[in-house]
Amino acid sequence: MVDPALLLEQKGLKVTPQRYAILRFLQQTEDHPTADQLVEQLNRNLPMTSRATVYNTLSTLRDVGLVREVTHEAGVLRYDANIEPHHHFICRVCGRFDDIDWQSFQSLDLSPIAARYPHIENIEVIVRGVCRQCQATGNGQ
Amino acid sequence: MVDPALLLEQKGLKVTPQRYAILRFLQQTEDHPTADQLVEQLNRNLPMTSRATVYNTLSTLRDVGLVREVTHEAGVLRYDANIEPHHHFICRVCGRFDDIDWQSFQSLDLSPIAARYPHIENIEVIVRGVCRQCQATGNGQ
DNA sequence: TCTCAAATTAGATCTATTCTAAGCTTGTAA
DNA sequence: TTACAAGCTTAGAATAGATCTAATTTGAGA
Repeated sequence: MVDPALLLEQKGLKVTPQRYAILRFLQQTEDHPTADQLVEQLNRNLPMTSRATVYNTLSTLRDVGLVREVTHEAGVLRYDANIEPHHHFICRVCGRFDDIDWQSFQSLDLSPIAARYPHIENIEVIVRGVCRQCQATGNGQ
Repeated sequence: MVDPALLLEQKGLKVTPQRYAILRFLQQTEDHPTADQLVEQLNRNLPMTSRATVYNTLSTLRDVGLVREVTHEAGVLRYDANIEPHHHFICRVCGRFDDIDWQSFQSLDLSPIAARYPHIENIEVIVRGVCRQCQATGNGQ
């Protein structure tokens, strides 16, 4: 886990308590929180970050490439500090949102679309289904 | 192209002019329009469909499986009457949104994640980049 | 310490979507 | 025909996530 302050400095951004806290939180969570969830989590113990700042900061971090927006659900943006290419699993029942390693789909062959799309920047596989937990508890139906 | 009226009947839905028009429009377009674009298009010549009905109808069609919601952009839902499994290309510059045939990524091998996710319902590859047109016109940078 | 651009803030605003409650259509049965 | 019910459509209000605005605060360099 890289020091958030270092990452911010490398991008030429001032290191503020709010930015530090937001980036660190995103680095540490396995989740893909929404802006609203971040506001709630960050202010749980020590309220010092306004809603506007969370939105501003997330846009800034996205613009410099320190976080990534994930847009696979209706109505909400989620944020991910894992900026390496990777894939996602989404549970239809509980909404759980997991990272899947890039290596898992290493076999993915782009040659069939290379002629039509010569300038590809990013590829992502989205797997939807029911997670083990939901299946075990029988919520998945 | 299957008759929209037939599809609606098969799902036990009343065939109304609004539903017919919405489903037919989605079948005929290559695009993935938003609800708002549908309102605008449908009422261009003969205004007879309210915004609420477009939203209601899209939800109904989605619930019975006649259309699919596409949620790969911040802030908007798009709709697709192509309900066969397929993939998507999204242009970073113009926002263009193309279908990619399922066959293009036939090689996709799920065995590496089968243990972790035994109940998979749907897979989709999202390819992002710059389309030929935007690259040609130099907008892509 | 002083200065000023940059960051933060509360609250207003915007926009896509959903809700509400009323009115309209259609089909069926008397 | 008429009456009724079920389902569909509707305008406009309400909601929720995100953005904007204008004022205040912060902090890094002179």
